[in-house]
Amino acid sequence: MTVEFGGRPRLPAMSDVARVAGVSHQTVSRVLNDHSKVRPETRERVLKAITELGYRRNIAARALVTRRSGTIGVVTTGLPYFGPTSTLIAVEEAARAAGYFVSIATLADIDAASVNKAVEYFLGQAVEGIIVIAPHDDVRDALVPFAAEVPLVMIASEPSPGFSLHTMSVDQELGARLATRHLLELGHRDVVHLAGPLDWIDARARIVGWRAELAAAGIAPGEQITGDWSAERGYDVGRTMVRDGAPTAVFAANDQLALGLLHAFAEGGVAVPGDVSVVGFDDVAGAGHFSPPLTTVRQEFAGLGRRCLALLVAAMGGLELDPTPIPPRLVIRASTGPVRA
Amino acid sequence: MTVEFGGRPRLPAMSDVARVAGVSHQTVSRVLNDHSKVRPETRERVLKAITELGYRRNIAARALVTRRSGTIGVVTTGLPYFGPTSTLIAVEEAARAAGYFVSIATLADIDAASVNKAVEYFLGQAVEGIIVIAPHDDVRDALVPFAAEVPLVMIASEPSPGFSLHTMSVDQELGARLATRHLLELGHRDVVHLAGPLDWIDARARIVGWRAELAAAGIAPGEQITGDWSAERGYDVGRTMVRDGAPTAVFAANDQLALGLLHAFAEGGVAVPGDVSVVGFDDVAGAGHFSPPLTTVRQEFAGLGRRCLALLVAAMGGLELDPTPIPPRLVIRASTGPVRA
DNA sequence: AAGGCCGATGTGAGCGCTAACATCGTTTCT
DNA sequence: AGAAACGATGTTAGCGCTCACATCGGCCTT
Repeated sequence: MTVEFGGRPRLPAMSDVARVAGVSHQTVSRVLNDHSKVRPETRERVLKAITELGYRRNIAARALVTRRSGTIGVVTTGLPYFGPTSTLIAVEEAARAAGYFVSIATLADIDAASVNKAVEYFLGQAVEGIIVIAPHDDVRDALVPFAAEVPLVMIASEPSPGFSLHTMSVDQELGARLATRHLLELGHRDVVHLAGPLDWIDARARIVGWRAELAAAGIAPGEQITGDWSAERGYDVGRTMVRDGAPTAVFAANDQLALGLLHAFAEGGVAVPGDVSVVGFDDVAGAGHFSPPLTTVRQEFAGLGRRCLALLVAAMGGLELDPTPIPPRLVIRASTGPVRA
Repeated sequence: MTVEFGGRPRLPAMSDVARVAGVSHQTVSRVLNDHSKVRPETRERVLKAITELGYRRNIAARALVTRRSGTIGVVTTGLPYFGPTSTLIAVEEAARAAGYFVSIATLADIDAASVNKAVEYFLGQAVEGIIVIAPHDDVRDALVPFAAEVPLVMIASEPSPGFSLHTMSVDQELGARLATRHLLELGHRDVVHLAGPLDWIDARARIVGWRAELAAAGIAPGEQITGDWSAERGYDVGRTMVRDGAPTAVFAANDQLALGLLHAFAEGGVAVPGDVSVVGFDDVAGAGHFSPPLTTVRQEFAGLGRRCLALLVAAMGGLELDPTPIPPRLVIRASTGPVRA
């Protein structure tokens, strides 16, 4: 509904509601903001007028005077990967539940320039806080200078002590330990790790967990192969293994890599889990229907999103919250089995 | 940098810049808005003052007076699926390039109540337009009443004539025809379609395409099985086929369904593509490493995102743009082969 | 009964910006 | 030479809201 004033149509404002309800604009504001000192009867009248006019508060005016935009920014990689996407959705839900608008920006490239651009973009939008879903070294480094200017929470499994850059994540190291332990418990002594790119924080955390678990079992770490996060890379590595002789167990840093491995093994006549056991990480949609169904580590992204937001809101209020990571869970399926006698 | 004024620190405002540059605040505004009638030398001085003070324009004040928020809202399903996610990213990129902020809202459920909530949320945020990535009947129906209130573009392969609800999509029907044609060209006469849920617009469009292509070849449509979009469902259907006898070709409505099918066939000793050919839809990450690598239909989401945004911006300007859908592309891999002699 | 308090409401100012109009010196045209 | 036009800049008002404070009855207190 629009109001005519001097012939120019405009949306109804608080003063229009006030006039209709027979109160002052301030009383309307009080009703809208739940200030309790309003007589129920008056509140009724105001509410009725609001409905009648189809009034909606102008958030720009509100933001102008309160100096709060009510918006938080979320930076993600510009890639449709399962983990970041799931986290984004979870953060959005949590933020909306907490009364914040969520603005997003994707990183064209994983580099400092893109990060700077994204953060500047958000600062131009006057966001009250920023969550970054891109656990990469260059991203973290580019973020640090901004941490003084705006509350910042990054998804990362390494705390950044000394900086006011807060971090939160699923416990990647624990996930890697669970995966490795599972293989060790099956009798494997030769656990190779197909790692993600070393400049990704999570990739390193998974390496650390893998090493730690092997060390705890008194086993020297086996071979560690690195690459990108893609199925293609997994396939290439798998082909090499088929040619040069495969280990009895491979822990892949994500499900895509594991999928590529599975493909190469199937093609090369290497039985999984008969000849080699494979564990992934993420539990992407469909992992239970890979060939064979993939044993993998499931991350609870919904919880991660909520924790992230709680951390950010705390930081925005000048508080410090416990950044204890969230434990992941091993999902055992058919790609792992006892080591061959 | 903050400015002291009466002891209260605040961010620098346009007037602060004006003072430092020795001009009026209006001249600062002109520089910021690229009004050409500013002497280069004056512009320089203003720019220098802006840098010096670390000034950033207050967008709330700007939005208040211009009555434009500069924000568009994007509604997506709350699921980390490949298609919607890829589209979201593409839309975000296009929107940012066009100077719009992107706010997101996910649908808790695919129903009218959730859609209403999401749209109301955006209206409360005063978005200038909304893009909806959830091609479902209930979503469309719930959207229609809002189309009069705010420019709205929905990803959907069915135009909504008579409504001011604009639609744009990848040509689902064509994709289905390409998939079906490919199977026919391989000699298959028994092309079963494992469809998505019928209340999803894309699912129906794929059925239409499949039927049309069969009809064009003078073949009566084979069996059509429906379900959800999941690999689990594909697996169940596959098991039934293994038990009751499989067709020579199955066109699955998405890659997840196809993956489940592949799993059931492998388990049941049905050779792909020896006994049965399988085609998917989407070309999700890793589809090239399924077992066997999946022949599927690739959608160009980046283009879709750009077209969507162009359509929305046009609609915001009261224009009408050509909603011609974007052609998809068949990616032939190893899950399809000639019909057995 | 007078003062004080409190609940309920109103008044006025101002957030930082842009749009519209005003000003003023300099050119250009007749 | 005078008028008109224009380019460059300044001045003023007001977008719609919240905050701080003012007001004004009733009711409790002593």
